[in-house]
Formats: sequence, C-alpha cells, structure tokens
Amino acid sequence: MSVVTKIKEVTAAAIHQLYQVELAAGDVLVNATKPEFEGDYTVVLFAFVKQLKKSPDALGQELGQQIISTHPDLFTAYNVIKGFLNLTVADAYWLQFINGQYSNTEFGHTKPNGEKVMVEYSSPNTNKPLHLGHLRNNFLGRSIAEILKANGNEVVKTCIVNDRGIHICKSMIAWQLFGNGATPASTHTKGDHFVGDYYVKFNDEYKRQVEELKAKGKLDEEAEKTAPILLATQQMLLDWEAGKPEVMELWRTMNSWVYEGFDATYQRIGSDFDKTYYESDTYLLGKDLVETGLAKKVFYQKPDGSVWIDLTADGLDEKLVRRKDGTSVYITQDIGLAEQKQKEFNAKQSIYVVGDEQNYHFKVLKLICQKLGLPSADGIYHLSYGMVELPTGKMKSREGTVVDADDLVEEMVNIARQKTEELGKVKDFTEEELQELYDTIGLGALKFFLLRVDPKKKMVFNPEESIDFHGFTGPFIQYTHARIKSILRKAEPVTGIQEQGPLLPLEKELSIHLEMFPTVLQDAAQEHDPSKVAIYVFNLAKIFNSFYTEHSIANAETPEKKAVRLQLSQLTAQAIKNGMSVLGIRVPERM
RNA sequence: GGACCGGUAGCUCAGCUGGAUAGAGCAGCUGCCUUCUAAGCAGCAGGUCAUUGGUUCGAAUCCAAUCCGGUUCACCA
Repeated sequence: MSVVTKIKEVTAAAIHQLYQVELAAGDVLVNATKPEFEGDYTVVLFAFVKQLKKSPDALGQELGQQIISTHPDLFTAYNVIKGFLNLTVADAYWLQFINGQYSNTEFGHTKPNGEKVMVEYSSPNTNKPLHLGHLRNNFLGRSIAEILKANGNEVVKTCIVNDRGIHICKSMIAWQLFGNGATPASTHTKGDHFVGDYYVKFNDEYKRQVEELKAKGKLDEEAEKTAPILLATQQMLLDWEAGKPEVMELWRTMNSWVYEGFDATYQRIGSDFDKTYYESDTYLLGKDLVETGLAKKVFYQKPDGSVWIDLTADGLDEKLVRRKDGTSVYITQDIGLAEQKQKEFNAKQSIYVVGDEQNYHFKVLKLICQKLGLPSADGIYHLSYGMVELPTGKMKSREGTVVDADDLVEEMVNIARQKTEELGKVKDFTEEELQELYDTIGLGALKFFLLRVDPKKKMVFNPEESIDFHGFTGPFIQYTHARIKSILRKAEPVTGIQEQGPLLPLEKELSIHLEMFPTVLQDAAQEHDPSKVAIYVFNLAKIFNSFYTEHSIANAETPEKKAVRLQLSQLTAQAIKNGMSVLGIRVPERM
C-alpha cells in the first residue's frame, strides 16, 4: 500500500476517533507538500471544517496530534498552515521501502488478477504504407497492453486488417494499367510502399481523367462519377464480391506484398498481435444480429426495406444498420466482430485504439450493443486519440504531406547514430552492438515523443525540427539509466541495509518519487493513459540527475550512505526500465 | 444547425474528482567537465491560464454565455 493511501486511512481513522464521524478514506485529499513548507505530504482540511464545526487551525492541530501519537513509527512531525496539515514521514519508512524493493525486478507490477482484456490496435488499410498517425496508434496500443499486463491483466492484442474494399481495388486497377508485371522484388521496393505507389498512381490518373472529361464539357460531379478508371474500380469490387478468380488472385498477391511490408515495419517498431482479423473474413458478420434486433424491436424497418435504429432519445441520430439491398454496413460488421471476439475470448473489457474522428461511431456501437443486450456491450472502451498534425495542419496523402512511418524511423535511427558518434563514448562497441544502440535510442526518442502527451489531445509534429534528444525525451531517460548502470557495474554488489537515516533532501525526494511508481502504473491503466508513465519516468530521471550531481554514490561519506545510495540508484534504474518497458522503449546499459 | 473535443510562457506540452506564490522541456541569456558518463547540473528571464459573468472560504480546474480552432452527424469504410 502506498503512503498516500495510508495517510488517507489514518486521517479518516483519526477523524473517527476524535469526532465520531464516519469518513471514507477516499474522501481525504492528500497532496505532495509544496517545497516551501516543512513536510512530505499534506492533508487538505477545508472539506471537513464545516462538517466538524472546527476552525481549520484547531482541526489541523488536533488531527496532527492524533495522527502522530497513533502512528509514531510512520510520522515524525506535523505542522498546520492555514487549512493544510503537513506531515513528515519517518525516514525509516523510506529506508524500509527501498530496502524491500531494490532488488525487485518486477517493481511496480501487480499480481495476476485473472481478468482478461482485449486491445485492438493498428488496424491498417492494405492500400498504402503506415504513416505517422499509425505510429501513434501502434505505440499507444502496444503501450496500453503492456500497462494492463503490468497491472495483472491477461491481455489479448488484436488487429483488424482492412484488406478489402474500394481502396485496395484502386491499387489493383492501377497496377493492372501501369504495372507491366512489376513486383516489389523486381523493383526492389518494400511491398507496402510498392502497392501504395499504385494507389497514388490511381489518384493521379483519376484526376487526369476527370479533367479530361471536364474539358469535354461534363459537369464536375458527372466527371467525378464517370471517370473510366473509377468505373473499372467499382466493377472490380463487384467482381471481388462475386469471387471472380483472376480478381481474387490479384487481390491475394497484392495483399501479400503489403503484409510482407507491414511485417517488416511491425517488427521494427515492436508491434505484435495475438490474433489478426481480416475484414474479408468478418465483413459479413453481424447480419444475424440485425434479425435479432428486429425481433427485439430495437431496430425497425422502413418501407423501402432498410433497417435502422433510432438513437434520438440518447441524443444521437437515426442510424442505418442494413441497406435496402440487404447488405450490411460498417457498424453492423463491428457489432458482429464484437460478438465474435466475445465468443472467442470472453474478455471483460475490449479496448479499441482508434482515432477521435470515430468518437461518434464508437458511441453508437456501444449503445447499439447495449440495446441488443449483447454480453460484449459494457466492456467496449474506445481509446480515442487525437490526430498528429503538421505545423501546416492535417497530413493529407493527396498533397504528399504524409510523414511515412518507415522513413521517420530510419531518420530517427540515423540521428541517433550521428549523435552517438559525435559524443564518442562507445567506441569499443561491436558493429552489432552499435546498431542495436542506435535502434534503441532512435526508436526511444520517437516513441517517447508520441507517448508523452495525453492520447486524447491532438499533437503537432514539426518535420523541420527533428525530435529532440535533450530534456523531456526518451534519450534523456535512457541516458540516466546508462549512467546508473555504469556506477553499478563498477561498485560492489548492492546489499541490504540496516539504516537509520537521516536522509538528505535529495535522497528523500528520490525515495518519495520511487514509492509512487506502482500507483502511477495503476493510474495509467485506469485512465488508459501511457503519458502518465512517460511524465513520471521523466521526473524520476530528473530527480536522479540532481541527486547524482549533488552527491557521490560510489564515494559516499560513509559506508552506510554508500549502501543507501546504491540501493536508491538500483531501484531508480529498475523503475526507469520497467516504466520505459511499458512504453515499449528499451533502455541501454551504456550509451 | 445538433453533438462532442480543444484554447495555459515565443514553441511543444503538464497541471483540470476545486486547494498554498500556475509547472516542465525546447528556444534565449549566466555559470559548471583534473572526482561515479556534460545526451547532464545549477541559475536568470519569460503568464490578463481565450473572453465575460456566476457558484464559494478558495477557480486554470465547476456552471453559463460568447469568441476562435477541430471532429462528427453517409444506403463510405
């Protein structure tokens, strides 16, 4: 149990003892004490003043006295300023904590809780390569999965590949028209980029044809609808649905090229999945649920035969769930897939990592599932994240302003190499070790950059100024880890201690911060927010660096101090490692 | 038009279940490498927390209105 939790309980108990008022520990507000005041944690008293009919000062004095006399082992001092009760936690508490955790490689993790959670992320289209937006999605998905694991959940990572539809037909048509039998191998192009190039070619040709038609006097809208290449694409989609052999063959071939490319990227960035769904397999799911919905009168049919749900009572709109021609729409597939997942894995919670442009969609999805009474319904959670924008605004593939994922990763790794060479600290590394280090640092910088901000918020990426390696960054934290490891390598093994104290201010600050780590991991899971961990780890590294500059660890004043500082260092390294690990970021032993 | 999200330092972001004088990083300016890795540390400077009103002991945080930006409301996926 964290100290903060203890303080809440102790405070509630003290209030009960003194005033016979029942109070939930959760109602007690505890903050870190501001540096300008004496103490470690502060109980804010205003909330109780009215109910207990005491002046803030009197209440503080009585509470402080009571808390300290009932828990002399935990608190050594208190003071009251205005309505704030500042408590000083005994050094013995911190020392005991460090001593108990310093060799715990699982520091921060909780025991398995037997609950299963699904995380669906990445979910690409197969007509073009991954870009910066996908990276945010992949890093978030991977990270939230790791955070949930660290909190004792069993996690199933899934991906739904959007492998069918008009978009992939566009690439296919363009390849038929302009490909001349080229393949990724014959052109030495990564498969997903290869197919993406034909998607671009499609759009170029389409635009050209539209202009041509307009020049012949057709109206804009008509030209856009009747361009031959578009008609051919629509026909191809029909052929695909009819299972026409040569179309299926081409479709399989081009998708296989894309998958080869995706696999390489996924491997590079560390994305993996326990189960991959393909839309070509799942797009017919959910049809039977339409019948169920009609029978339950959750859905209704219009005269033309189309099926709808009326969500206006919930502040939303009417939503189509089956077309008049009997085919299902996107949301119906999603309902079906939610059911499929439920049957297959029976998870308590199902998290969808999907951009915030689909907020409405997921609100509707959950609501429909609930109205249908599906067992999967309440577990649906949309982990919505904001778009990654450029200083000039949104990325647009048609305007060529998309930041390609592979390119960006390469660039980051190159910068890592360049900076590492400039500093010249690892000249004895083998080529293999160097390559690994560059990957670790480059990807670390990139992942940290994308994970350090609240997922909900959109963020800006400026390609002109490369991602930093100083300050609030991945490399800064990795560097701190490497520094600690350097000391630990040289020092004798870290051992248990019998200490005592007193702790110096920076030793104590570091201890307090370390003690928060498990709570931070829990919060991150609860809020579905990896940025909480990123911010925490950064602050931890910062405190350590101040401590490191101020105090000698290997040549501490006394053997006892040295033992304490070595423990602190080792535990800091472990917290950094475990924290970065749930962000999908490795930390080097040297850099 | 309805719904939802956002507006905090020059830039990128924390802080938002109301709590003490609003914090980081970058950029700018000062210092610090014969002692454990300077990808570091210490310091300076930088703010009408979009605006206005309200709620109260107390508001960046809650409520209302307004302004600005974004997303969404397809028989598209």
